Amino acid sequence: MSSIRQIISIGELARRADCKPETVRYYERIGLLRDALRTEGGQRRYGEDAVRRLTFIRHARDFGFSVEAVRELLAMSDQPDMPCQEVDAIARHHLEKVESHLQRLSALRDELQRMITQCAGGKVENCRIIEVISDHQLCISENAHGGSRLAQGVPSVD
Amino acid sequence: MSSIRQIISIGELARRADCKPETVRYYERIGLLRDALRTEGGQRRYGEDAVRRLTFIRHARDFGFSVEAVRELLAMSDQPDMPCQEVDAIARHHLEKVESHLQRLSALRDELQRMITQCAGGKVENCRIIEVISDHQLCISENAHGGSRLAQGVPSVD
DNA sequence: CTAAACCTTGTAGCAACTACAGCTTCAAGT
DNA sequence: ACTTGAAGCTGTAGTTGCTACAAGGTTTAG
Repeated sequence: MSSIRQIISIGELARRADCKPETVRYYERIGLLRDALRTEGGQRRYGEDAVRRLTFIRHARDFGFSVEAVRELLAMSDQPDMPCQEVDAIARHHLEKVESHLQRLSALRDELQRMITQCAGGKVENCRIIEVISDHQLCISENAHGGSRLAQGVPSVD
Repeated sequence: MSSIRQIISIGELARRADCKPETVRYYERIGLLRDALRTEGGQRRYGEDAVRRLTFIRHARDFGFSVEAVRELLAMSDQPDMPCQEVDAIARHHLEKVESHLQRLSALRDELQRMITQCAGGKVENCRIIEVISDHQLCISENAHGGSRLAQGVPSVD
């Protein structure tokens, strides 16, 4: 817990947390990671604590937490004495979003599957996919989970 | 099908396709919508064809298709004689992405639910949420669906 | 005819990175 | 000890898909 040796380069750190050095520098710049110790030549050196912190950040980001949410989570975990109500609140809020995304995504999956089975190698003229997108019924299920503007909030899956 | 009267203003068009005038102008600029006819004073005027096209674009975007994918779909639907193999391919490719996102998101939902039930108002020190994020097992399921770099591709749910 | 509501262009901003360019430093081999 | 090549440095600009101004011009309803 206390024997932190700063021996890891930024590239090694990035590799261990499955991201890129640029991302590490970016996180430092925006204050998610503390300023690293430097070698005489000015290169960053990290310890295991940084690996843990960065891994936490990457996991939280992968989970879909925004950078600001991650910042809050980190601030909280930096003060282990505070009650975790807030952490709970963030998680609950997040769960709601995740569940509505899940609904929309699974509706989309069903449509795509329907598209693919129905588009049996004809011409575009008769292609159900274009049709399904044009007047898709998903709008109904979109409105079913709250009615407000969520059109922009869908995961991009290019 | 052929009686197109250019009577709709950009605001009206945007309202009908559930987006904003800025978005319409943006789509025009990047070439998803054709240049609109103008009034003497220089304002854009549209017909029902534009409503359909824009609605298609918005739906496709809501479905999670990238702008480039939408561009391809539009190009295809503009040539109804071509075989729809390509449309099919795009949809299949898309389906894969959607399914992996679904897996990740539902794993996340389970974790969040677990977090919330286990974080029963204690202190951050004992908070399972931080812990779960720190060394979550989702990494395993991440690797299960292909093993390649998908970490960046997760929906943001802030 | 006037005033509100709408439209115009152009530019800048947002998140969350990512990618350069042009240079310096480090580590490993000889 | 010296060289070489990979990796690191800073700073800036690009990415995607919009969104938000500012500073004016046009339309339309009363």
